Amino acid sequence: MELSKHNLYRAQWSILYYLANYGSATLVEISNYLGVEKPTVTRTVTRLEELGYVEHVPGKDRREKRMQLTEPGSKIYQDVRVTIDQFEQDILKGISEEEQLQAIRIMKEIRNNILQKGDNKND
Amino acid sequence: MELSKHNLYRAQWSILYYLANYGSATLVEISNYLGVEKPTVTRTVTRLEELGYVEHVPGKDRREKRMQLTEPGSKIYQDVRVTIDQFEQDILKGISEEEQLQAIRIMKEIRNNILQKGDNKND
DNA sequence: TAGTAATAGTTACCTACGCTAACTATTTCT
DNA sequence: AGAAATAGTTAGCGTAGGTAACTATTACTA
Repeated sequence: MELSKHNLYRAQWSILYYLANYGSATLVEISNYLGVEKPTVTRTVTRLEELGYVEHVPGKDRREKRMQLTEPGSKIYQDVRVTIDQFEQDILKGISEEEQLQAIRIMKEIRNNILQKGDNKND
Repeated sequence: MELSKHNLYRAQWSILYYLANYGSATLVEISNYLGVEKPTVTRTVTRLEELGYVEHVPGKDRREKRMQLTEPGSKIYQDVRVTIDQFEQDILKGISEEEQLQAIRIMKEIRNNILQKGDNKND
């Protein structure tokens, strides 16, 4: 899709997105945000490090690995952001602002329902 | 998610779904419907054959492989259908019929916009 | 009608990305 | 101080996407 233009994959993008919007995050934070197990995050973050898009920033708690975007990582994020914004504009053609807000509101309600269902810490 | 309760994976389900709603289909038809390459379809259909959920029905054109659900395949489809219907009811709790129709209409418009964008036979 | 095009599928191979189980290192709690 | 909890890693499994190169069959065309 749009991401492949930038040689980025979905899971990789979702982490760049999170870091761009939250500044920095530990692997566990990312894991919770994405709803994915820790080893999955470890692997993708490692890949992003190899690509030079994210870097480790040491903190007090030496167990955790707090990550942030690098300069190139921010650059890539901005580039993809533009591509995606353009894509969104295209696919929303002919849909009024009002309709968009309606749809977003409803989707948020559904999202809340889903989150409540999956609230069990385990399973 | 809901599919894992039935030991089914997303791509597998999408093919069962298509066959349940269209009766039978060739691999190329499935490939077009799902928007994935032929080898991907070959693999997943092979897996579904191993599981005994789909079977080959010979036709005139001996190049193509027309598939349909088996008895057990239909049974599984129905079972999953029930699980998913229940799930949908749950996550739509508190959203009026009117709102649902609105959202569906808007999503269909977006879908059409996306399909038009990707209309190029190649690329 | 013989020969070429196109079409349907397959095989082999690469990568991404979920998962679980079992582990180390560090911090927190008792 | 010692046990329990937390953060992350490693190894290994399976599904699922992709491309390149191939076979078999059908359709087109000169």
